[in-house]
Amino acid sequence: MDLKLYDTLTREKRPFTPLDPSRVRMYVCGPTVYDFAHIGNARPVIVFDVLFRLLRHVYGAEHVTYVRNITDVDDKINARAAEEYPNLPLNEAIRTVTEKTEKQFHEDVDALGCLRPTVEPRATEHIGEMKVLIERLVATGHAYVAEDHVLFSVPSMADYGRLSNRSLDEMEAGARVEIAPYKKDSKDFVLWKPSKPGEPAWPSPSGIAAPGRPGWHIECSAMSWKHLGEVFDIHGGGIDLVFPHHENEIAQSRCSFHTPVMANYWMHNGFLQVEGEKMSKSLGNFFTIRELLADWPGEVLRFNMLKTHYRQPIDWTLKGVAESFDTLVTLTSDPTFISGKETTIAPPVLEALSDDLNTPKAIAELHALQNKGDVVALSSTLRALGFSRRPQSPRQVDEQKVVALLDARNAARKGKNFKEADRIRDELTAMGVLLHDTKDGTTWEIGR
RNA sequence: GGCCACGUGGCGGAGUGGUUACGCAACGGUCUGCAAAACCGUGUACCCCGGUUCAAUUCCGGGCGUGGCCUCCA
Repeated sequence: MDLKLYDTLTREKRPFTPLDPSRVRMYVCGPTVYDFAHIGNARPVIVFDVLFRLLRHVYGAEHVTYVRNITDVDDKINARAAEEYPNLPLNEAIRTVTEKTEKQFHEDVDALGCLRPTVEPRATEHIGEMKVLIERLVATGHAYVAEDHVLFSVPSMADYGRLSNRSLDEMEAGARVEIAPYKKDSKDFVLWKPSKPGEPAWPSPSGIAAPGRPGWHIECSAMSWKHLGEVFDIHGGGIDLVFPHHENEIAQSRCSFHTPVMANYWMHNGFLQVEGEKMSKSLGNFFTIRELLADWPGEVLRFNMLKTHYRQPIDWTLKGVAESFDTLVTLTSDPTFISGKETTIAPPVLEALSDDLNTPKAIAELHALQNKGDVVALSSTLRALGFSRRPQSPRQVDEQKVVALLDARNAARKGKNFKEADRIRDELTAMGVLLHDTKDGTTWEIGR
């Protein structure tokens, strides 16, 4: 079985060969913890969870290290903390916000059937590593100090821009943002900046007296280095991170370690739209994972996400989610799914996933297993892919009332009063309850 | 303006230089008091215009459309 992955850097799909098969290493950019994660945030979490599971299957669970960071130092966090907890000292307010949000994030992605990564490092716990990298970059002329900032010198790196396919000239022409006066070059970016009073602050590197805090990109270079090494196998994230975030990570890491690459495979998931439009709060089509979980089981949201190949744009629609619900109910209808325990990926599904994570094809293969009647392989594969429960609507109904109505209906049926029986069924339907009359009696379930 | 994706049947979505993917929905049937579920059956689509070819949805060129990045947004 050959695993093939598409690499954004080389723009080709090619066989995956880990640097060290006994320790396959993957880094994925995680959340900035200041608010509930939205459904767009869920996409990379789910996509790379599938990849994590696939790698564990192929190389053995103990041979895969998956690092997903938690960004807990950021302007948006500061703003949120000051807004929500105006009476607390800022640093305390920040900690409250980040801890609360991290907990919410974990609850949400757990519900989506995602395994926890091997390591979830926090930015604030890696300030030391960041400073080491910054000092190195300054020492080798790849960075410089200016007005208490440390800036990365983009022209110092000859092949900057390869990931996003931009030449240095192009970026010069396209520069239309106001340029900070202390930058030597418009493309230079911040590695370290001074903190305003009250903001999180650490002793600065490179002889800067004023306390400061890290820029956005350096944390990922520091944390991937600490937990995975100077060069590792896979680096993932949303396609919007290609520029500038990943481009700058590459610059920082490669210039620190003098390596030809930072990661051997760069993987990026496509963007998500909602009902054909860009998701935005002003359009009213902005959904958090938490909101969707109130209406839908997590596994349905997960399935819906995987119906589309990860590099394709996905149009998230209510109709699509409803369809996913029905499809997943059918796939999980066999009793072996409920009772079984095995988790292994059936060969045809494995083959589909091995082709750059072709999840739509994999789902087609699940249907093929079902049509063949191979329910054991089907159930075991579903579990291996993170589908552990049969979907059930999270909506609640008054069970006593349902039973009472059910009894009334059956009494009516017995007396051949079918008009009344149908009326009661309509009433139950309106409550969201579906009936199944069988020769052994009537069963019911909550519809979607 | 620059760079980059994508455009397949009612919908979702694989794939392929020539042979019905698959799923959902729909329709017909069996079953049922009627339904639901289940089972059986029914659907030949690939944005437009050129080119290459015996043959293109699949390759090449152009156009149109949608979206993304170029603004610390997954």
